[in-house]
Amino acid sequence: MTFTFQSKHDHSSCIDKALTDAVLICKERGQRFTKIRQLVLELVWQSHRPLGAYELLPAIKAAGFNSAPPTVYRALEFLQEQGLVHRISSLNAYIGCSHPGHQCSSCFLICEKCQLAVELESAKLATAIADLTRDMGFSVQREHLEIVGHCPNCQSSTGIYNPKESV
Amino acid sequence: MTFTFQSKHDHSSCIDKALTDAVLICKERGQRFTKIRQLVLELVWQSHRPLGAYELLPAIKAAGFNSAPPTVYRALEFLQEQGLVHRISSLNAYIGCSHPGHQCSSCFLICEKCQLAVELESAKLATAIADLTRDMGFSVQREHLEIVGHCPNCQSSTGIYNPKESV
DNA sequence: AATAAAAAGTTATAATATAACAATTATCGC
DNA sequence: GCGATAATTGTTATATTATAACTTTTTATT
Repeated sequence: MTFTFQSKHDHSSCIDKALTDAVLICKERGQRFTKIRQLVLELVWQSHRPLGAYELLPAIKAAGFNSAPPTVYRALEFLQEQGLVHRISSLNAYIGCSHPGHQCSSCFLICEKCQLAVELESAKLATAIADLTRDMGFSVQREHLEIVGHCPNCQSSTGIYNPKESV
Repeated sequence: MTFTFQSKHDHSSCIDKALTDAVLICKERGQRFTKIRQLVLELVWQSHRPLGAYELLPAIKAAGFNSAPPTVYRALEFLQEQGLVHRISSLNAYIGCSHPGHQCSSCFLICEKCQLAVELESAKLATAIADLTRDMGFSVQREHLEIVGHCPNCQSSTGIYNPKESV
């Protein structure tokens, strides 16, 4: 079961799937899934919270790599190019792609209390956007669809954010 | 006629409308539409291109105001709170709101060649998002819907961006 | 006019991201 | 395997975007 705020999901299977997909996608495309790229992908997948680039640096250092900013930005750039990671621009943060290889528009629901985010694909949303852009004669290159609010778990809670609780 | 990439629109009427709306909205809400806030609103409305905060500073200085960053960020913050300006987070840039006072979700089409952006309201899009979020039990606070691509004018052009040509 | 509140001025710095060049490592044709 | 080439990573420096914190000025209220 993929993460949907509600479910007590098996997070290790999220990570496993992400890594397996990444290996496959890179192989297919003749791209190198180097140690540091794998590490950064694992790090963004450590939770369903979008993480800032600088948040990843300590773990990169701990793993014995150079931890100057270009290290993480290069890995993130690569992972974004391969569609394995998304940048959440309203947060300046990065999150693993839940549907790597898919074409459909995807949209993020971001909880401003617990900070967790879910990536959704919606045919209806895709149609709405296709209609809108066709009407305007606009050709789409990429989309940033970010919806901020309160997830089901946080609608009655205090709103005090505690990262320790975030999965 | 509002700006839709296509039209040779009357831009001075865009600015006039934005200022008139702003005065009205601030008055209704008991908010002060100070000189510097008005200036910043005029500056973001000088074009349909989202502008960076630091791009506005020279004109603020020229107008005789302090031009340290907090000046422009405070004005932008105020204007965003009043729904008069939007932040385009994928560009770290700001643009005047085309539909101040409206509630409907709005979505930006951003041309990566000419840099111009159009704000659209779409009932269909709003419905798609409402459905999606209802299904997830997610309560929406705000949306960042940004679609990047090529506007009708730029689909056959070189893609060399010349700000002088942008209205 | 006295007071309080809001806004703007000012200085400093935080947070995010990239440029540029050097060193290293992997890949490919031989 | 070996050398040439390309790709990746290391390293240093800096650019860009945004905010914190405190002071001064202006506005609103009594």
